[in-house]
Amino acid sequence: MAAAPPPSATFFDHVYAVVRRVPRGRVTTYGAVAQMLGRPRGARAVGYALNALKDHGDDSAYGDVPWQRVINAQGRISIVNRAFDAAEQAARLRAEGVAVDDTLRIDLDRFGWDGLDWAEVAAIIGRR
DNA sequence: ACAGTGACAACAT
DNA sequence: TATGTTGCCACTG
Repeated sequence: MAAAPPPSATFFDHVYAVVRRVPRGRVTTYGAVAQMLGRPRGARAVGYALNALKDHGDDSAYGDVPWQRVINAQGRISIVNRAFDAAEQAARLRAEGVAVDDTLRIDLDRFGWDGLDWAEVAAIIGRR
């Protein structure tokens, strides 16, 4: 398991580590992930990190990242402009029991993930 | 080292 | 409520 990247790991790697901890059937937001990693305003970087997963398509180490479980703060699938990917994200989520609205909206009160606690995050980013 | 870029978020109209 | 603008952060060339 590669859950705890070394301190030299980039922010992207930290993002992947956190997303891999999101339970099946649950979702979280870009902002929440960023905040867990100590970047309350780094939501955009989180989205960029997940986007970069495509560049590692062949690498299985990145293939197990459940990117579909990360949505925006409004509880919606945020890649609407890329209809193909949005549809796939919705399909993947429904496949694991998450109710996705016709407008690609999800009830965060029902499916939202609590997130990692202090110690879990420390193990990932290697800080305290 | 610098500017451009992007699966976000918050605020203003 | 809906649309537009501004601030953020980290990676790439």
